[in-house]
Formats: sequence, structure tokens, C-alpha cells
Amino acid sequence: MLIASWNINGVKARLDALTAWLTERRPDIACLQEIKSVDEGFPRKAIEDLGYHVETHGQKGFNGVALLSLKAPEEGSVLRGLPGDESDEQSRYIEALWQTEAGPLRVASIYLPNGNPLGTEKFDYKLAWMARLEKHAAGLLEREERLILAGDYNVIPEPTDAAKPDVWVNDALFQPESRGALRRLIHLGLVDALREVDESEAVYTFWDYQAGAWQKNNGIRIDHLLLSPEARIALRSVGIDKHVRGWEKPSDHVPIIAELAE
DNA sequence: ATGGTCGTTTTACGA
Repeated sequence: MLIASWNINGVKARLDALTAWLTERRPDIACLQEIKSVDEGFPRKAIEDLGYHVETHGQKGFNGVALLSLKAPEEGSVLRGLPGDESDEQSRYIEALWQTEAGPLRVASIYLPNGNPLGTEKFDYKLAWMARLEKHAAGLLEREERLILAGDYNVIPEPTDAAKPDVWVNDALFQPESRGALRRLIHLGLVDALREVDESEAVYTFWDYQAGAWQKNNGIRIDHLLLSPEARIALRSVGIDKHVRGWEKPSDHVPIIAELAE
């Protein structure tokens, strides 16, 4: 089965690309980020017409995440919002559990805070959010299920994950604190699936709209699929749908996708 | 050599 994640940068602006991609790929579960829509504004019918179940956690204008799936998640299993701070009003996390022939599979769609500019409350919020994610992930891992934490982490893990690492040194995406927090999360026992791709070729997931970044392949790898050991054992292949970045009206991110044994 | 983008809460801001 195919589990995918894609920061679509606005579901209304990206509806044609989203339906084209869903039709082409038919992922069993698709995690979306930056839907930039309230739940009522999500183009639910166009997605349901393709055979997908839709679960959203939106907000007005910014952020917003969703889970699309060919089969409905288990009743009552959908979790909206990252636990750990009742005062956090930003919609950046949705999680659900599916029962499959191979047993339970839990998937989360994550839109981690950008954190720029440095030295502001935005960077503090990013690090606090990452600490909450680590705590929540530790609890999930205790379940010993197949678990995929998928999404836009807004963290460049290593210098090799950027075409021009030097231009990111003063950016929240590449700070030692951000990278350290991601490492701590992974060290709970998760595998960065895209890292397992042949390292002879750099894999990026985001190319800025500005300065011809796409044409120059000036990209960064910030979208990640983090797998529990149980999910890692089932992993058959992983990759990116790079061609989608070359479509009309593209998102600045491309879909990332993992194939699991059934 | 230089300037160059999107999406939305649209003439401001977040990314």
C-alpha cells in the first residue's frame, strides 16, 4: 500500500493538481499540509468523487492539515491537534488509525512551524512544538504499531539535504536547535525513510518559487516520512513524485511516497 | 550581471 505526504500550499489553488495526482498515484493514504482552508471550505466533494475519505483539521488562511484515504479510518481514532498545549490554536497535526490486512497502521500529517525569523517568538514556538511532538511520538512508539509520522518538518537534517547549505545558516530550518530536535525525535526509534534512498543522488522535496530555484535544482529536503520499526520492516520502496513540481501552478513542495507491504 | 513567487485574512503577511 502507498502512504504519501504533500504540502500543497493551498487546497483551493491546488485542486486541479491534487485531483490529477490522486488519480495518477492512487495513494491509499495521503497526508496533506498547508491546506489554508477552514474545514467547511475544503473541496471535499471533488476528493470524495475520486473515492477518498476526507478528514481535515483546518483554520482560516494559514496552516491546516488533512488525511485522505481510500478506506475510512477506525471510528473515533482521528486526533486533531498536537497534544500538550491547550492554548495552541494553530492547526498543524492530524492523526488517525487504519485497520488493514497486515494489522493496525497509524499515520499522522504534520505541518511543523517554520520558525523564521530567528530571535523571535516564532522560533521559540517551533522548538516548543518539536518538544511536544517528541513527547507525543514517544507515547505512540510504545504501542509498537506500524506508525508513519509524515509531513513538512521545516527542518533540513544535514548539509547534504540542501543544494546550497551555506545560504541556510541563518534560517530557522537549519539551526542546530532545529536539527537537534529532529535528531532526538528520530533517535526515539524512527527511521527517516527518504534518507534510505540511494545517496549518490541528492533528494529534495522543496524548491522555492523565487529566483528560478526549480530550474537550477536549488532545493532542500524538509518533507519527511518517519517510520516506526514495525513500519520500517514493511517498507518496500520510497521516493518523491518530482515531476509534479513541473506542472502548471505547482506547489513549492513535491509529494513524498512510501510503499509498504500489504 | 541581475532580478526573479505564491496564496490568502490581498495593498500585509507568511512562507
